[in-house]
Amino acid sequence: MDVKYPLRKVNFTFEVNELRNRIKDLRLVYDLTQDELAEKLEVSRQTIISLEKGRYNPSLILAYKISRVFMCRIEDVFIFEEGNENG
Amino acid sequence: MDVKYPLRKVNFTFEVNELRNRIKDLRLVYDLTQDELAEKLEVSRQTIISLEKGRYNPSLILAYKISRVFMCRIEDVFIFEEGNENG
DNA sequence: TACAAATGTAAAGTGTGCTTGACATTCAGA
DNA sequence: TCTGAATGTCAAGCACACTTTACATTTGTA
Repeated sequence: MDVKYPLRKVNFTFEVNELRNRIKDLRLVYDLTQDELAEKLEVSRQTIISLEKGRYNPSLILAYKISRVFMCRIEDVFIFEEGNENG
Repeated sequence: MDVKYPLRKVNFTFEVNELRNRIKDLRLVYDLTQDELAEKLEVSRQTIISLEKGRYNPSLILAYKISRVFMCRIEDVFIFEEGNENG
């Protein structure tokens, strides 16, 4: 990336209050079982269950791999419920 | 999401061999110090240093917050070097 | 009914993302 | 020079993403 001029500073901070996802829906669209999806992603079936239940904030690489299996972007799979300090 | 018909199964698995990012460049474009960026993201300065040096695979929420500070998408900040089993 | 496949829960263990604190190095400006 | 801001290293510790195993529940179907 070629940096010419600094832009003015952004004066926001961002909070992500909740992370939801469409993994279960997408998995059904693609006709995959939890086991099959786990195998494609090279994670355990427990990980799929926990993700589908929204139990945790996955690593970026795992999120990316999920989005690739479903042939879309990360933001199409994961929904970030957001608030910021200024509103 | 309204699931009507399952699509045919994808028969790929995905490997992410390397994760690079443009955080340092973007930080300079926005004229932020590591300290300032850390404060916006509510992480430590060490975390920024380690991220810029590519030392780890951040959580999805942190990756998302970074992309929002820089007003772009996750895939604009992070570069996934990819290979898959089928070639 | 009975069986198998798919989904789910529980619980203990491991690896790593991220923190904290202390200190070193670089570099621009007075 | 000297000083302070910015960047960097190192190391110990904690929280949680992810694994593994074992077993329970649901659901479709012969």
